[in-house]
Amino acid sequence: MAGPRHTGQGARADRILDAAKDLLLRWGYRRVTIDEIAKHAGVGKGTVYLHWRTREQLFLAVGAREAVEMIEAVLAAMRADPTQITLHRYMRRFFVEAMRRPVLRAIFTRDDETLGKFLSSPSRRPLESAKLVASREYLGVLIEHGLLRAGLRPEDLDYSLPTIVFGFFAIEPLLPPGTALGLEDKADHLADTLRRTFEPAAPPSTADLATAAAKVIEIFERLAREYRDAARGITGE
Amino acid sequence: MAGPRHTGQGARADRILDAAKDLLLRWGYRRVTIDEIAKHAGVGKGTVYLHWRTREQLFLAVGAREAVEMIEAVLAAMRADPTQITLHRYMRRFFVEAMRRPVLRAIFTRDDETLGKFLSSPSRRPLESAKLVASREYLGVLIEHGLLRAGLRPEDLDYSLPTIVFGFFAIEPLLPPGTALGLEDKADHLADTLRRTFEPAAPPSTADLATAAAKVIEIFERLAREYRDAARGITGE
DNA sequence: CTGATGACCAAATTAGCATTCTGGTCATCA
DNA sequence: TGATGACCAGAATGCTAATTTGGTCATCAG
Repeated sequence: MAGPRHTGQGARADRILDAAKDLLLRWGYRRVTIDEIAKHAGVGKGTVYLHWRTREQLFLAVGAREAVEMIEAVLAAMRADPTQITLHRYMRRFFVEAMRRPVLRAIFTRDDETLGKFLSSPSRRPLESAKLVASREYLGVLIEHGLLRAGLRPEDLDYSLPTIVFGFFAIEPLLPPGTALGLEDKADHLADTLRRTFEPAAPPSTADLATAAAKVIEIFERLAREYRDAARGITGE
Repeated sequence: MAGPRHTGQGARADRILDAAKDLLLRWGYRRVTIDEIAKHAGVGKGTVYLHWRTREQLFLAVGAREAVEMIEAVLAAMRADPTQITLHRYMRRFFVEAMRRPVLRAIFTRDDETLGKFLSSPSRRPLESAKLVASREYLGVLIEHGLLRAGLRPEDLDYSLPTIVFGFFAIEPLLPPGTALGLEDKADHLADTLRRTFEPAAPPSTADLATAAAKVIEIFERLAREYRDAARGITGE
């Protein structure tokens, strides 16, 4: 349904989000004021508060909107090629897509310079990486179809999986500047680690992949909808 | 040689380090003054500067001394049981021993509250985690004796290995308070990840282990000496 | 003579206060 | 009826004076 919004309430919300995102990346969370956002979006300050209850909620929406973009990219890949649903391929793409989007990269790499105290704000909970990294349902489907090592339960991944993935994001700001390793190389290393640590030695059967893919895609579509709602803010109804 | 020092220059240096460590953990890097350290160590302020050139060097020595303790613990384990030299067992113990020592834990978990800007000080280079996590020589010995997957070269681990290990340390402050997982459990997960990612499926032969152990132990003994020197500060000779 | 000391100094940090700025509200208006 | 910007309280900032602290070195005890 929704699609890109060119007119009406939604379009205005998008313009505000565009302005907020632009200023966020140029000036950093701390320096961006609601006044400035309103000015850049061509609306009055009060109008911003017709869409989001607080400044924090607004920036939350900025992140959520970029998260939706990322999930859509992941979904597109999964629809085109069911092998993309395996854990290591999913997280590989997750890593690449997140790192390519400046707001998400700032969030995942914990870029204190541009995000400041937004990083530790409590209402960020819903955007929490855990949710994206390891939806229990997704992992359940993988297990059900033999796409994870025998004996693994979703809970078993609660600690290891996010910790490993977190490491690959969080190391970024600490990497020496002249690193030859490109984004795709890093993603390969992450994928390799996850495959060897959590997946079975034998490659999955095509049949297993096909049925699992349908379920996985549905799960991520639901996740995309949740994030879309989070980005929308206060709606008129 | 050296051993515990009960009298003389060394003993005084130790007393100063004890005081510095104690205050560091109680008050945090920022609040600890040289005056206070001297007072607690029962010496004059000038005396502190007979042992270390700057305040930073002194705290560096505090860290180095704890690093020596840790390496000694690792070495003791390796001497008692050669299987402890394998990558996953080494890093498992490394993780546990580092996390149990408050100063090292603060360094590795990047505890900004107690370490403040000490974390990003440039002269911390020698204590850099990379040095400890992945001595090239150590990895070379592992490869030479078939203790790592075929085809791996030391450089191949330059990115992945520190990144994975870093993740397990750096995630600590972000873990929800009521986590049931104990230190040993976390260490198990780390070890499992490293074993599956970097080590061969077949367990190593006892002969390989024995000869490799001798070399590995020598490498870590040298590392221990380096850190001991770093902890010593200015010596009279 | 030797090695330890603490008074001393410049530079950095903090405290206190006046001023400005900004998130959020709401009476007013198109 | 939906949008706006003047308005307000509290937070952030700038500024200056006063204090603290890393590091030195003339002095002194043994």
